[in-house]
Amino acid sequence: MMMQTDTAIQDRSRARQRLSPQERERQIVDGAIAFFAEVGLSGQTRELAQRLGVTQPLIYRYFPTKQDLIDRVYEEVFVGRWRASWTDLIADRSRPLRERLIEFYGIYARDVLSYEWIRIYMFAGLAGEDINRRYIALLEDRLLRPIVTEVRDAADALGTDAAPITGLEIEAAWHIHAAVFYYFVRKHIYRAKTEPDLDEFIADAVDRTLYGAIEVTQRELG
Amino acid sequence: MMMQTDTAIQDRSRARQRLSPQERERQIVDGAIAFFAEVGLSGQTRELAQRLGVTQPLIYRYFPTKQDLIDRVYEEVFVGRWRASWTDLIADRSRPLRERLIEFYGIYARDVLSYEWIRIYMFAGLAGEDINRRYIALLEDRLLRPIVTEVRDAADALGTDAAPITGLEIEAAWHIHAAVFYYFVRKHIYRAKTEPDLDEFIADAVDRTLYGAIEVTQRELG
DNA sequence: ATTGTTATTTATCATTCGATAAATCCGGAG
DNA sequence: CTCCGGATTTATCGAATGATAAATAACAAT
Repeated sequence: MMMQTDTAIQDRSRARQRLSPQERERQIVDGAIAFFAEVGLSGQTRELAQRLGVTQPLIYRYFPTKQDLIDRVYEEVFVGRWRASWTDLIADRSRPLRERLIEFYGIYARDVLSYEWIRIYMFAGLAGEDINRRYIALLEDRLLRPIVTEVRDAADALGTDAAPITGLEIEAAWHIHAAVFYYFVRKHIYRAKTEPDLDEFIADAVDRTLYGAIEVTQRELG
Repeated sequence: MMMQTDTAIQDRSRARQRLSPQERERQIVDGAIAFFAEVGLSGQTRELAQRLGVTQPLIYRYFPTKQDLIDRVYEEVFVGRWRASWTDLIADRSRPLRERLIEFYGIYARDVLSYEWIRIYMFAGLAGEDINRRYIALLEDRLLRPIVTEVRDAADALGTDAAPITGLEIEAAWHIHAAVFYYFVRKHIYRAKTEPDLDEFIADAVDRTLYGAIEVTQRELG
């Protein structure tokens, strides 16, 4: 089977290229995001280096350990992606709730639910990282509860002050979210065929899942 | 850091135990399912052996390679879990569709969406296995299309012969499925808090997601 | 052109990990 | 109780992998 040594694998056609530390670090982080998203966080530093066109020890000049690199990837991918304006968008009663949700999920799908994000997110969850629980807490606070509040309003039901939000109402907001999220799980994790028109899918998904949320709320709290 | 050799790690308090090949194989497979579900398919054979209370080479007497063991795990976990009767249950028009779906997902959640199943399923998906795509094809054929057919009927809409099932209708059936599936993703993969009463959750989830499916179908094909 | 800084590579170490061969010893047959 | 098949362990190999130290060379300053 004759393996070459890892140094021999390096692409010598492109000569040693000396970048500024900032540029090289940026390149390593970006490469690591793409690499780990594809093969998982157990991907090997040698293979990452090969894809970057540099040698493996160079990575260790910029990140003391592999875990430090992974932590940096987490930070780049997950931290600061949520926009505070999204919560305002959900709460903007000058427009129909349906319209707000469709716009929000259109943005969210493109800005957050990327190939890299959803795969690294799932890898992290399976690895037992607490990133996912923290992200869920953030979503519940800034997205799901606001949605429940708006659903109450749309259903002409009691306000969330008069009747506290129930667990099932939060779950109902998760249903809307799950419809969109699961679409990307099928697309980016299972690599299965999905409805090609994203905007049409989102509009339809919001339509169908929002209906039941409002209907059941009306029935129980109207 | 002084590592002991792996042989020294073995638990000697329990003497060498000689089982019949059938028993031992069963034990290894069951242990591998639990082990790989927890740590992923890249989990090490030495650690698996340690959990089983046997030595690592013993595993290789029963499975020539680690991949053979993984394939066996896939087979045990995924093959034959689907019951043909479930498709009949969905199509049984002597009962309200809502009731059928609630019963189905109650069974499906307990029989299929276990800790082991959903984690190994996700690990396999991320690893690029085609198991997931095959399973999705099975679901679409035996669950989603039957559900769409029943939703059409419940909405007094055109039959699936008169008007072929659209991509968005399949997606709508996915919404119902996603609501339940995502609940278990949050529970078993993110290890997040979820609604404690499973039956109540399922009934509510079916209620809310089915509403929109019927409503939109009625509007478009009624 | 020469030199100094330091980004990058070469060479290598210590473990880890899948896998194999040989030794050991449990438990049933006689 | 003795013996034998084979289940199980001991010992070990070779490649892979994270990490480190020393050598090299690209580029800027002079």
